Amino acid sequence: MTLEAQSQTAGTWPVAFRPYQTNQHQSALSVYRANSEIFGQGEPSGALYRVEFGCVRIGRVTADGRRQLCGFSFAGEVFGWESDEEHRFFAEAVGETGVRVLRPGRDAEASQKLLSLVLTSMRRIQEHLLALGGTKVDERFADFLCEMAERQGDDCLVRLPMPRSDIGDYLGVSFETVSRILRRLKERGIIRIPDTHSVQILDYESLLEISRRKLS
Amino acid sequence: MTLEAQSQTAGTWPVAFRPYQTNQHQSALSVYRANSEIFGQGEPSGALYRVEFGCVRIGRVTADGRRQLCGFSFAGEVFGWESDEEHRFFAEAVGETGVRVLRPGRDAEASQKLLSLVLTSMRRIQEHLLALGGTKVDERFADFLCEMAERQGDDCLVRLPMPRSDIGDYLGVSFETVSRILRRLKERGIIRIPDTHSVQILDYESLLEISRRKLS
DNA sequence: CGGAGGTTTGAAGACATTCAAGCCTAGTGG
DNA sequence: CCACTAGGCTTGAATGTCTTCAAACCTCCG
Repeated sequence: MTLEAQSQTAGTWPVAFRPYQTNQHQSALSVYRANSEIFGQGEPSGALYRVEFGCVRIGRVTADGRRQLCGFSFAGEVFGWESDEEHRFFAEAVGETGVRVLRPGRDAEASQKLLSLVLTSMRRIQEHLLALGGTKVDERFADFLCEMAERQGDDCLVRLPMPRSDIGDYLGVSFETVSRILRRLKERGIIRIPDTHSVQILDYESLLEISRRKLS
Repeated sequence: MTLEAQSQTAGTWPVAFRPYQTNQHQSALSVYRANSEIFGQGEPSGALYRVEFGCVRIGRVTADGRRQLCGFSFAGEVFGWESDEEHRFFAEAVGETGVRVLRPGRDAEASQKLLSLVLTSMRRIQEHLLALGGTKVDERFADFLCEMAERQGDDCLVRLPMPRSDIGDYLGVSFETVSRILRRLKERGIIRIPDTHSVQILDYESLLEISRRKLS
């Protein structure tokens, strides 16, 4: 599928996967095929990236070979922050994904914008951390699903473009357990699973209840 | 104990708990007694805080009353970031703790500094997230201990001013389990426990090995 | 049609939580 | 100065949950 073809079919995509409209200082669009690396652990950092369409997973591989994902980025979102000279995480395309390199200015206004972007990013990580702190795995998954619903702007149908193993590595849970959680939620009548990569939320309230998203 | 007395005894404190030397734009020093609230969930945000001495725990209480700590701040460290108008987390003094309010400027230089501070903070949260993603609780604790050793600048003796329940809530683990982990590590000859709030690291390498801190 | 990769499901075992009891220590009041 | 108390810490036993290993399924693609 060429880049042109992508653009033409854009209108039929769910919100979160639609090519992102930009207005200025465009650098070239890079299209990565499924499961290809955007940057790797240990590579020099510096640039920021914005997802134009598709989905990116960000994570780390530990010394013993296990993987921990610390986030997904969808169309319109920015990733690649590092406080270090080297990337401490890898970034890979989940499915076919378009990415643009950003070159932020160094003036006060640009710094402000950057700061705001980082804070948003940090907020997401903090919420993820909260979820991982929960003892029950259903909590973690419920939280994940709510987050995805929010980000995709649709309380009913959520698209999960990533494989179960990605969700597992994101939630710190085996992929078999992800599968079992889905079954449990389905049997409780909280979700429906039209196909492997879609979840229909039937009872958003219960989902919120299961997650730890509510404050005291 | 008055503020003056604090300063006089400063020299005998471990590095991380020593009053922090500052140079400019001092606002008044607030001293909080043990377990008192610095700010609460839902309160209006805006200010930044720097710890002068002592230790602050930052976390959230969920709707069902459970608690998740997402970080500790020690002398010299800054906390209170929010992407929102309201504090989404609470901050409490662990022991007696001195805190100063910061009023960052809005110029480019200040923004740069701020950005760098936020990135440091984010990095810490990311590492914490990595730790929570691990399945084994010994991993989580080993990671915590390594982090504390790094931040206190001492590979041998680590001070843990917070109670076991704080460590548990930080690691997403029951406080009884924290106690058991400590025993296991002691029995394996990796640590010694001179007193309840100190841990002596006998085998830092093993600790690193147990944690997920090493990259692939 | 056949194969490969991802997904679901089952059974056994490992691990953490929970509940309950005892311990230790610092702080209090006699 | 010492006994006493309260809170935090440790330890044990039972229960429940998640992981691991294994096998079967399903679906997309060659």
